[in-house]
Amino acid sequence: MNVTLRQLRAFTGVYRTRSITRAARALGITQSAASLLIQQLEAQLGVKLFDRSTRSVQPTLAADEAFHAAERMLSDAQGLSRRMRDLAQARAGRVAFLASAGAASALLPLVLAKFRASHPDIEIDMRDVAADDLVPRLSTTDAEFAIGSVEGEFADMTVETLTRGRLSAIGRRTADFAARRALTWDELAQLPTIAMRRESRIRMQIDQALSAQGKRLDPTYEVMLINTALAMTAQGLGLAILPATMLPADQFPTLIARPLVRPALTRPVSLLQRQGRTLSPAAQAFVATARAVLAQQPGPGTARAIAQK
Amino acid sequence: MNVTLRQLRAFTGVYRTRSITRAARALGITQSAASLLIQQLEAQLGVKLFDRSTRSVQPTLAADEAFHAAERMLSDAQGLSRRMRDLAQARAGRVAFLASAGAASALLPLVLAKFRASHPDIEIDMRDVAADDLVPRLSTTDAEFAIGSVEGEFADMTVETLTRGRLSAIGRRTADFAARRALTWDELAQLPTIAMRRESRIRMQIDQALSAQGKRLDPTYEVMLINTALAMTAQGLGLAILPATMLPADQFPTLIARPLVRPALTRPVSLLQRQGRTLSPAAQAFVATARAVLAQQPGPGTARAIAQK
DNA sequence: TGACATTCATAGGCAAAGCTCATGAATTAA
DNA sequence: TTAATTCATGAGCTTTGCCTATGAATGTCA
Repeated sequence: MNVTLRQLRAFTGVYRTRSITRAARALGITQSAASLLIQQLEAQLGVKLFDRSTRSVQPTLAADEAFHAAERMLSDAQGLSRRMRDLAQARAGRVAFLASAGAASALLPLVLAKFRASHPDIEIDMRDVAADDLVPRLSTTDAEFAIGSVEGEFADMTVETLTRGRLSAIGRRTADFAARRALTWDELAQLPTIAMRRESRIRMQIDQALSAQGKRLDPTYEVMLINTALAMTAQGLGLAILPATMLPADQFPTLIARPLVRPALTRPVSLLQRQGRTLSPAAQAFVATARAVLAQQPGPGTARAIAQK
Repeated sequence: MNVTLRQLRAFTGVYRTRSITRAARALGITQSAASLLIQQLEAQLGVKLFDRSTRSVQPTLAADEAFHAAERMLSDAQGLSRRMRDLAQARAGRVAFLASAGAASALLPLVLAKFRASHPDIEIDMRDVAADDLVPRLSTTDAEFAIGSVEGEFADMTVETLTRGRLSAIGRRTADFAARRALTWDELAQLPTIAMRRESRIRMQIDQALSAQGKRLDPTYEVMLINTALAMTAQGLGLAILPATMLPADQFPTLIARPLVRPALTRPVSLLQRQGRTLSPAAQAFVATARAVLAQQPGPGTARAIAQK
């Protein structure tokens, strides 16, 4: 057998109190049990630790030395337990995850704020990544999950759609525009529009869906960054064609989104996880927050209702 | 229950090998036992430590953190065991003891040299103390034992006489002096002599013993330090009246000792220990060496034989 | 000094922990 | 599909660990 922490606990107790009986009481065991633990430890280490008579328990020099090592181990043990407990309760730790630029811009700030409030001591490491890179990066880096507009199946990955953003026309809150419940793609043709460039995922989805219906989008402007499109819209240069989820309300209070219909298109905001890898408690807490926050976003169901009206 | 070192050993093994089976083999237990240990630890800490399928065992982030703490504790445990083993075998450690000036001067250097040779890594802390202080100091300081000319009984102390030094006349190795086997106290009266001062223990013993026989010592010189007496003798100023054990042969090669008889007096060289206090292994080794070395000193038995001749 | 109280050690007995063996389930390799 | 590997689980046995009771030693107080 080998030295046990039990023995060390008894040892430090006896060392401090200079009494087997008192140490036993403190440990919640009987005096005889404590006596045995000390004897075991002595046998184990091959050293006499206490000169004991029925009347006194005197630590030897060896005990003086052993005491420090023992205390350190015990405090390490306690520290380990506490630290793990904190991790388990998501009171400490770190969340590292990937976010595609789109998801990160409008939706995640909300989630981050809420999570920060409830878990102030968790370190957050959010890494912006191009949507195409989400899956490959997730398998190779230490990120625990990814959030972004991804659909489909991937090997060793689970994909869960948290919410869907309706492709919308985003414009200034004019009386005219605000009165509309929805716009059709056809109506857009007569209006100045700002869309993402053809290389982008969003644009490709749009072009594909429209061309299937013999239609096409002919934007007035084409930009690379979502923020650019929104800024231009705020300046009155036209309507931005984007998923409604990508409009940060607080950042652009003058803008509103109206769903585009015929056809109604949606882009998912999905959660990607590696299969067979449990999330850290901190990550689980974060994901829970994300689900809760995103569930409150207006879903595509409303969009369909409007489209049929 | 609580975390055990057993669990931590299994944990670090699995963490390193990323396999329960391999770790179990390394620990000399079965795979199922190792599996259980990991489960226990997880339950204990409230954290999942490995994502395990039948095919792979992946440490979680919590495991990464726990690993370092666990390793530290285990290496502490090993260090403690090793250190204690070294102490037990007197391969490491410290001997702190008291020595009266007399004992320290001639006898102990021999012991020290021999002990050093056989136990090179033991730290030696020898403290010179006046003979009268040996007992009180031994009860209050951390010295483990004392060596000196002490006789009698003391509370809580054991006294063991290691050897006895005959009170002798020490003089230069002249043909005349070397021819003598012994001298009587009466013969001294006609010779120049150097004795310790009346306040000293040695001198008090002499004066008492002689006056009991109606004799007295009338030294030419009286000094305080043994070394002074010997140095004066080496200069030919007279015969030093001292226990033979106090003549360091290597330091004064020209001097020899001849026992004084009628009456033959001896002074003990004793080992004092606190009762009920085991000596550290290092101290035990030192005491053993001291016994061995001092047993080889010419004892008082020879002196008696000569006196009767 | 003698009765008492306190403290440590030890023995017996029992409950629980810990291990092994056997088996099952999952997954990869051939 | 079969075989092989690996982890999990259950049954059963051994060992450990603890408690109770008791004994021995020692200090305390009358």
